Amino acid sequence: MARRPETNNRLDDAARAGWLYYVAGRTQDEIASIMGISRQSAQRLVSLAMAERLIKVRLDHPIAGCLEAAARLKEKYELKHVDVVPSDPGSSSTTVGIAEAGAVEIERWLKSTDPVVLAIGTGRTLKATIDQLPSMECPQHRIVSLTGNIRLDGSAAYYNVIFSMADTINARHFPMPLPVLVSSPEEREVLHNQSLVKIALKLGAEANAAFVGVGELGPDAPLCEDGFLAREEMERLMAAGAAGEICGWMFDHDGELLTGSINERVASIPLPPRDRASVIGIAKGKRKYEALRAALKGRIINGLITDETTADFLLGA
Amino acid sequence: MARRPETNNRLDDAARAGWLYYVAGRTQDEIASIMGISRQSAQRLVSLAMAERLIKVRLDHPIAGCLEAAARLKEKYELKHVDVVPSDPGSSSTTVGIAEAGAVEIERWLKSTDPVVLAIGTGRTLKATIDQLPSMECPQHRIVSLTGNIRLDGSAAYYNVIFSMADTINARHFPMPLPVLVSSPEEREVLHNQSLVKIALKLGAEANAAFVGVGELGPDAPLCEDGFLAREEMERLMAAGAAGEICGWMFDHDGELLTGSINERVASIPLPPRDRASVIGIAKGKRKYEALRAALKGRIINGLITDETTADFLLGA
DNA sequence: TCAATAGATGAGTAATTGCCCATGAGCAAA
DNA sequence: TTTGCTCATGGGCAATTACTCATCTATTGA
Repeated sequence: MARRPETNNRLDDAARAGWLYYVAGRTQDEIASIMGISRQSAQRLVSLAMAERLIKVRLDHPIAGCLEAAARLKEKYELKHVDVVPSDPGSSSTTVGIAEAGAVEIERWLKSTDPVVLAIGTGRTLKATIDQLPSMECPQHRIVSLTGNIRLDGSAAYYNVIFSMADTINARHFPMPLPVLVSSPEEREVLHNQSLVKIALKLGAEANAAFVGVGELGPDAPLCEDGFLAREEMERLMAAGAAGEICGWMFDHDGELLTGSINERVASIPLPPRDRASVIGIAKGKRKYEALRAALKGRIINGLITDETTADFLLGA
Repeated sequence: MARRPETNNRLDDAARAGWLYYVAGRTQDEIASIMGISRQSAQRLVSLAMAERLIKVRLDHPIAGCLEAAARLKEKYELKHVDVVPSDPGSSSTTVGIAEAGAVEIERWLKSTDPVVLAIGTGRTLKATIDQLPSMECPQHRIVSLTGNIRLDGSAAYYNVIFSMADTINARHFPMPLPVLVSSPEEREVLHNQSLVKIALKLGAEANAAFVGVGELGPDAPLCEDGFLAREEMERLMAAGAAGEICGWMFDHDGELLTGSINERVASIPLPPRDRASVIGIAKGKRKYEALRAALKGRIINGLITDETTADFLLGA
């Protein structure tokens, strides 16, 4: 075409090739013959057009914002897995959307033909999430509950997450026949030495992925509502800088586990090692903003399923 | 999510896959494992995203040849706005390229925070153009159809341009509930006195910009194909020197509106005054060469979006 | 003039993508 | 329940694209 070997000529050609490729939908072979160059050169021009951002691509769909937020969260907090679902500004539900998305992610793990170990937390969000699971046959997998399902008075309580899940997917399941909190580190030591508990502990350490809710703290926190923690103890914790809890493990605003006595009385299974396993937090909503931010900051979780509004907060924070 | 086999769920997935492919640059294999589907399904979703126009691609680089042609056209025909896109020599499409460019220009107007009135013609090219518009919220703007969307038998017909556009950009819209051609000047007089029509007429006169296709004449012209004009009438027109039409207004090879009876039966809204408003023609291709040249010569349009080949013809002419 | 250097080129090859087809699930009508 | 239909699925394979590498070319500075 133009025989002017100017520097921007190459960019012009790149633009032309990029246009033919992305807008007109020609193959690089066709572009090569149209522009009188080799196929390889056409390929280079097309990729140059991309590299130089001459070609702008955008997604015209409501979930575009979610995907972008997810990508930015992933980078900012170095996460293994992020899912951001659209927010429903009118709804006050703390589970709509993320429960479905969480179920999709759990299902993805369950579809594996290789045996996997999934660790499951508890709470309203997790309950709603596993309610979204389809019936499956997963005899090759094992699921283990990270937290106890026993009240202080000995009755089974809390959300019956692990059993519901086992029913639905028909997998071997390992509950934790302990309370969330016990009275002393020594008691925990004793309880954790029970053989059944030791199996669960071992499984927890081996888990390929864990799905956990994120608990906010405060006088209205679920932990108090459900009678696991006295309100005055909660107040002491908050005065000590507690920002949230995951499976009972309390952490401060930097996501560091609190060193006071409380965490030494948590009987839950430790979260699987973050360098090897995915520990995915499922949570959304204003009340959980601070807890989520702290958990992400301290790398307590390395995966996140949340909604767009919460994602915006976490990105701004 | 996965539990509800809704129709738009598939589009959501397509959007997600398309985003991962075109924006995030993942391979379809990666998308497949991210979304927990097979590679083939990922591929289908990606191409669905394209087919459903969820993915908008645009070229953001002034190609020297096109730029130069645009500048010369602007000078030669004293135009307010000219856009020349690269030609695809092999393609027989009459819309590829100019539709995207037209959408960019329309979007530019729509981005204004001050309220604007846009007048819109009809036809295949316009339809393709507004299909390229992204979703927007433009409650401050108004769009008015320059031509009727009613067939002689009373059914709504032709390309449903104004309504599609209103859907996409969410602006107040004013259709023209009339045929393109009516039986007599008197009937037009009566119809134009209907209050709804008068509102549209007033808006048309106030429009800040109009986007119109350029119709060629001949036995295969769209006007005949779509049943608005009998073939024998078309032949009479051509014998009388007609060279093209815009929104139904017939003009000769010098771009002068024909004075015979035909234009007195056109029920379309008159084009906005060229001294104040932009009237931008969107057209390309050999079949439109003559009509375009005439329209430019007679200053029926004062803006042009076309391709390089057509631009070359118009410059040589 | 010549060596050094940067960048472009085409061949060859690996990776990725597009498409056809057989299959089976889901569903409505018979 | 059976039949017929639609549509999503994944395997397989051909087409297309991306990348590597050795070579070539133009430019620059000594």
